[in-house]
Amino acid sequence: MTQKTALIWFRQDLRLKDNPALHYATTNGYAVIPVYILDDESAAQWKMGGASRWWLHQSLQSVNSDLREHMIFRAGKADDVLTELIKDTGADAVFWNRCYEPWRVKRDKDIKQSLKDDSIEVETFNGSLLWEPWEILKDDGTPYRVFTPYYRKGCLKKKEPRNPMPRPERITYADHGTDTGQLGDLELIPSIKWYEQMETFWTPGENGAHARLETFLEDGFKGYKEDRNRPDRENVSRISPHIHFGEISPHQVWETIRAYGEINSIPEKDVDCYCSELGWREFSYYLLYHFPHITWENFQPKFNDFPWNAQESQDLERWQKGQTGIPIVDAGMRQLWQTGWMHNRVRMIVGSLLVKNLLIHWHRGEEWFWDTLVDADLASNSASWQWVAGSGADAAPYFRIFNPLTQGEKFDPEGEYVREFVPELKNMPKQYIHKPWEAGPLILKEAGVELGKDYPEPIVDLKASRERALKAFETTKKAS
DNA sequence: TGAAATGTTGGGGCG
DNA sequence: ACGCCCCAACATTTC
Repeated sequence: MTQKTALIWFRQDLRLKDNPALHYATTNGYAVIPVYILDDESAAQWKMGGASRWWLHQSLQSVNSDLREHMIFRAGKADDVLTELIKDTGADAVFWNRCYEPWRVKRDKDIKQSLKDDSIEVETFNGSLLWEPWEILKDDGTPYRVFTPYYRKGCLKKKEPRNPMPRPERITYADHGTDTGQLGDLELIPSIKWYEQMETFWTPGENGAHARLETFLEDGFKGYKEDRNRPDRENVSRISPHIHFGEISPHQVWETIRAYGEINSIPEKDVDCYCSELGWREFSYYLLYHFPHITWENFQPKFNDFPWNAQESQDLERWQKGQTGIPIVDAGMRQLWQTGWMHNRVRMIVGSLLVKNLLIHWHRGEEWFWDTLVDADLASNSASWQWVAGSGADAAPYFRIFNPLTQGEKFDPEGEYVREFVPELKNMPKQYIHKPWEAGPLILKEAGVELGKDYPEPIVDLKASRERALKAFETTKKAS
């Protein structure tokens, strides 16, 4: 009797541990054919951005090495590629872990149906969410729209997340005689080597993911609830790109966090706070599943007539390049450009400036983050930009406008974060590091800064632009 | 997962 | 000892 073979379609689950599709195949006696398909065509508008592609390349390299170089690499429409691979390899089954982007939900549903029509066995699994979106509903049967009741009443009261699954003890690879293709054929790495600095910050791949989490547990977990807001400290886990590509699952993170907290007597508030951040990720996916239009349409239609600024000035470009003249904002935007990542507190600050002080549409921020973040994630990115803009579910009220000075002085009190990413200000005394335009000529001279030459004048008057934003946001009140 | 304006309280200086 | 003022610190309200 010949052994049955299964294509394991890898997507955002680039790991061997706690991989439900792979686990199912190996524990049920299938010989395995791992495959990755780069399907830019189906992704359309949400084709992966540049920073994500760099990460993906590294991550695929890592998982392929763990799979003893058995991964098949293909580019093209997933349904065409799978059909061809089934023909070429003679596979009996296709297994994968589910994704939740609207374009994937639709595509995968069609693929599943057509495979079944062709008498191919298909199984799909949950490898990336602690709670399936369709399992969590209010008593009246409709989806939650506010985070706290969603998380507390909907998720936590429902059930504890499942335990992670072990790495397969043994993987039998099918002898299929089909060309595997090359990772390099996917052309994920750009010709201009802008990513060289990112290589020093990150270790993509399953091992790198676990190492990163371990570092956080030891150095940053205690005191997380307070210091998670401090971009000048190492109190956040930076696990987001690893989770996005599925190098580690939220189930593994959840379990590891709680077990470590228990054993090492980490204060409960720190443990619960970290878990609730995983909860925010779940909430974003939940919203994306139930309201797939949130990627582009205002979740709250009363924002549809909002008077956004037309794109005639250089404001957007100055924001993107970290040349707004507001130090905490420029530090964040440059951290993003250099490392593919930005501290969460600073994401809120730069977002608020773009959308409220500059009155630029949240789409522009969403697009820029999509291209530059290594953790770019359709669910989190869409939900978070709408949250900042005020148009989202459980969003910041329209009048909640961050003052980047106050935020900078509160969360980067010594100015160390600014000094790291805005080196032209590194000699400014800390009293003026967040507001160089208030420093006298002597102080500026001593710090070696000429405003407008070494470092820009502020892009907007914060007080006046705040007033302007409040007036603009009045229109949404009338529209409701 | 705000900021600014406004209101309240209470200690200390001082006549 | 007392009233008065100032003002920091905190609380509440408003946007």
